[in-house]
Amino acid sequence: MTLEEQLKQKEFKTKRQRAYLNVVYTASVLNLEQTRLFKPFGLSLQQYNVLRILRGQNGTPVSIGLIQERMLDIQSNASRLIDKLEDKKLVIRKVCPNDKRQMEITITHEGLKVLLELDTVIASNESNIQLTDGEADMLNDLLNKLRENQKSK
Amino acid sequence: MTLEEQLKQKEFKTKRQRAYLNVVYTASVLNLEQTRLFKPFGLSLQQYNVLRILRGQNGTPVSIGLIQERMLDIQSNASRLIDKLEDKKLVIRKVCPNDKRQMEITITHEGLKVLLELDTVIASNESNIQLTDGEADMLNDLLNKLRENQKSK
DNA sequence: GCAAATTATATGTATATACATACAATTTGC
DNA sequence: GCAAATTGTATGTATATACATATAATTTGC
Repeated sequence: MTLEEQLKQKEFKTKRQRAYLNVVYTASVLNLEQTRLFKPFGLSLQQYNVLRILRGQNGTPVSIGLIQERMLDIQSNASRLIDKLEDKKLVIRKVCPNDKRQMEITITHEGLKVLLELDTVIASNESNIQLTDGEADMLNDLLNKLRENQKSK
Repeated sequence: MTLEEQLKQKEFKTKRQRAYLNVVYTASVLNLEQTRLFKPFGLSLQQYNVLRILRGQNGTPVSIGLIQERMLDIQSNASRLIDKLEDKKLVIRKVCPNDKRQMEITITHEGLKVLLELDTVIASNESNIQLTDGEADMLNDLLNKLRENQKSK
């Protein structure tokens, strides 16, 4: 479905506006899709992202701040996400002995197990993307350019 | 800032994965930017979108369902958005006499006034986008292609 | 013409973001 | 070495999404 069909709109004021709205719309489609993918595993998209970041550390504990920094979503609230993951026993939260303000978060064996299950599901979903390598590169470059000179944080 | 810098990640498994994440990330940047733009006017991004849809009807009342259909965000909750706009006296909600299940939503004079103020702000923001018409078209096509064969709604 | 199905909207719950603020622990500037 | 500033995390509030369910009004099938 094209953007015009979805929005039931005949035309846009500018081509840039159409591209802009298409980015936002496409992201919401992709997000919804991923959310549904994760649902059977009892994980939200953001909870999954946190687990991925933790796995990437290979056992080294990670602070809340570092998780926050690496989240795709700007200004998400890592503290509360960790709460949920802790409830599910997928991560462990310990006060850092060197700096009692900091928390040391590590992924549990159980957390790694869930991630492993999800890897396959995600990979098969991503293989549905119809872009060639060249197209993917081009899309990537255009998005980087779109963000240029935008004054957001 | 490139996606790699933002995510502090050296490489992605596939170019498609990088493009995919870049769409999601870019959209969150754009959304945040717009949200901040609207904040001084006491409107959220979604509330603004609803007002835009209503203005597009040139005074013809619109049902909740039609608003829902036209929202960029799939499965958003138009009913509650209208609540907020009604509280602010920017829209009027009346029961449709022909079909008492339906609501007839119209934008108020005050609502139109707020939109008018916002038009300038939005236009100036969109003029910061660094894409040429050709690039915008290409981006649009690539996004449409990315969504193809995705099984979401 | 009435029961059953459908439609339009509303509402409850869980999750998440954005922002402001709070608060304790640590670092700094003198 | 102590007050002031900064840092790391938590929490409160408003907004929004996603989903399930509820309810009233309308349409349909017989």
